[in-house]
Parts: sequence; structure tokens; C-alpha cells
Amino acid sequence: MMGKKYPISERTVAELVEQLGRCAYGDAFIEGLNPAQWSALRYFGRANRFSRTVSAFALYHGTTRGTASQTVKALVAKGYLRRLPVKSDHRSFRLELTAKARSFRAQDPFHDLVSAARTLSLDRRTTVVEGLQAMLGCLLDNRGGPLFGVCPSCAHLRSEGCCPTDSSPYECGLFGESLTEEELPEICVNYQPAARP
Amino acid sequence: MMGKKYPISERTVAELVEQLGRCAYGDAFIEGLNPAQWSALRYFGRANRFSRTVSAFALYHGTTRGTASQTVKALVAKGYLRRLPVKSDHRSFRLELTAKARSFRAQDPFHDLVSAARTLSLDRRTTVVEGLQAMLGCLLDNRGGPLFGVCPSCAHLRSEGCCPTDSSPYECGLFGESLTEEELPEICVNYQPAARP
DNA sequence: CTAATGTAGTTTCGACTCAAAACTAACACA
DNA sequence: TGTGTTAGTTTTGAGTCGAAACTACATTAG
Repeated sequence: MMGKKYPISERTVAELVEQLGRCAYGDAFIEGLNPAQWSALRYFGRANRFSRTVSAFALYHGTTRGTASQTVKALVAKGYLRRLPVKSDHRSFRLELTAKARSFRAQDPFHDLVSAARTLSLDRRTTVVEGLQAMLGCLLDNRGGPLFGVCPSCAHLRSEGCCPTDSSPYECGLFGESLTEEELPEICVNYQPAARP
Repeated sequence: MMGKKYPISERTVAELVEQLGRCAYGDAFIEGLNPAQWSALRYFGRANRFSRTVSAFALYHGTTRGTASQTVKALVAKGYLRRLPVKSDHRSFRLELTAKARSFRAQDPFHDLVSAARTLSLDRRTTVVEGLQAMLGCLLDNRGGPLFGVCPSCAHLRSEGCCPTDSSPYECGLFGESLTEEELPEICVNYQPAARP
């Protein structure tokens, strides 16, 4: 019983991932947004301020800037994203979720997947996440694309700000800008894994 | 270091699944097949003979019969699937992979995901699979769709064929047909989980 | 300073996808 | 026979997406 006879193959993992991924979007069009738009909403809710741009989202989503631009334009038109000019570079815009978007995120169809994950115990969940992260790292490595990690494990993070008594003890060595504690867990397109201790 | 501070949230699991799922299809069009067609090829390679139909594939893939029909038609035209009439029901066709398809499956873009799974140890892989299966079960339950499981854990499996010295000791109680050992691990649209022992 | 090259983002265009709906044909039950 | 159901197909129209061309700004070379 219970399939003892059949060893867990790599295919099984892959097939499960695929099916789960598709399940996340039972019906493509929910609440007036398509999957790519929902994905963008999630991205801009999780990305740090260096990464909230059309180009970074295109990289994350594995699509072109042109397509990403359309997705973003639709979200701006619907009032879920706001475009803020970037002072240091007049070509670029920073995209921010509007209040409307923040409250709207509760209806994300993605929520089904999230609550499915809730059936897992914390231990199990941790193991699963570690496994999936390893797989994703392997995939992105092969692809050469950015890894989109978070500050705490990033090589650019400086914990002891060189500038004394800065407002925050954290700073990004790449941009030379200080970081608030809240920003540390946001994902970044410039993530560089720190050497393992 | 290494994000100890942040507990693994359910969202993290879901986001990983989504990103991995998308990664599986880096470029949509590979080797002349689109993602849906690749998915169909995989399906018809894993489904048992009761499930190799357009309708069952539509259920599995979470799409309509119309859409599934187009996907299948394209694969038949390209010589990857063969349509065999079903004697007992003249409306239905059984779809079989051609030899060409079987050799072609090596080039499945999906292969990237599979080899990413190979970086996981067998133990880890097993834990991940159990976790993902639990999630998928939960999702499909909510959705009310079929579960697509395998014989060994299916309520319809009869191990001691009532007909004495049948060619095989296995039989499907639902269809009253005997099953070869090779068919047991194939997925079935009529899967019904057996009560836990 | 000017020219050349590079980068951020947009637009257009065409191929393609997909779901909905209408449709055919076969089955099942009365 | 008629009624309703199921398997599968076709058509249609909305919409997606990637490629390529394009604008505007930035950076580097000379």
C-alpha cells in the first residue's frame, strides 16, 4: 500500500511543481486581473526599492521589458500601481503599490496556494522550502539570471555602518545607501549570495 | 545570517512553487511545441488506459475540453499522438504516444526542472514530494476535481482477482478489468483514495 | 564638448492561445 | 421513440506575449 514499491523520482517532484503552479491560477481571469498582473502585484509588494522597476520585474518574471511594461501599464491604469520618477535617473520610474492594491491583495487567487501550504506543519514547510530553494537556485544558476534574494544573506549588506550613528545600522554596500530594518527581508534584483560562513 | 530571523511563511512556499513553475518554461516555444502541448505529452505518457482521453486530459490540465481538443489535434498532426477508436464507446478515442513521441520526450524543456530536482538527496526529495502532495490534495479537494492518483492507493484496486487464475492478480473494481503490473503506477482520472489503514 | 555606445522604458505588430458557445454524434434510460 | 447526457470538435473573439523598432536619458571615449 501507499506506493512503497515506487521510489520517488525526480520527475515526480517536477510534475508536482508544475501541477501546483497551474492550480494557483484555476481561472486565469480573477477579479479583473490576469495571472501576469497578479504576479506583478505580488512582486512589487515584496521587492525592495532598488528593484521596483519595470526591468527588474521583467527579469524576475522571466519575460521581456516590453511585456512587463504592458503589465505594469495595465496595473497603473487600474489604480494598483503608482509611478514615481527617480531623481537620480530620469529614465527610470519607481513603482509602488497603492493603498487600493494593498487591500486588494487579499483576493489574490494565489491565496489558494498559500492556504494549501498552511496544511503543512512548520517543520515540514521549512524542509519543503529549503528543497525548493535549492532547486530554484540550481535553475537560475543555469540560466544566468539574477537570484532575487534578501539582504540577510547578501554579500552587499554592511551591518556596521561606516558613517557613525547613522539612522540605521544597516547599509547596502552596492548602492551606498542605508537600509531600514523593514527593508531587509525584501527581495532584491542585485542580490549576491554571501560566501557561506 | 541565512535569514534565521524570518520564520518560513506559507507565502514563501507558494511563491517558490509559482516561480519554479514558471521557470519550467523558460521560453514558451521549444522544439516546436508550446507548454500545453508538452504538458499533454507528459500526461499521455503517464496516464493509464482509462484516462488517455481528451476529456481526462482537460480535467488534469484544468482547462476546457475544447482547448484540450486543440492541443491534442496539434500533437496528432505533428505525429506525436495516435488516435485509436474505442470499441465500447464510439464517441471516444484513446490517445497513445507514438514511438516518435517517446524518443522526443528527452528534449522536454521540463527536463531542466527534473535535473534541478536531482540536486536533492533522496531523503529530501521524499519529504518535498510528501509536502507538495499534501498541498495538491488540499487544492484539488477544494476544487472538487479528480485527484489523479495511482492504483496502489486506490479504493478500486482488487488484489485477489475474483476470477481464478486470471492473467494478472490485479483488477480495477470500477471497470471490472484486469490490470498488468506495469499499469499500477500510471495515473488515473477515476482514482479514489482508499481509506487509510 | 561631441560622438558613440549603452540602458530604461514604451509602442506597435503579428502570431498565437484560450475559453465560451454552438455544434455533431453516440450513448442511456424511459 | 424521445429526452437528457456525455465525448469530442469547431468557430470566434478577446487577449497575451515576444520581437523589433523607437524615444529619451546616461555614460564613456576621444
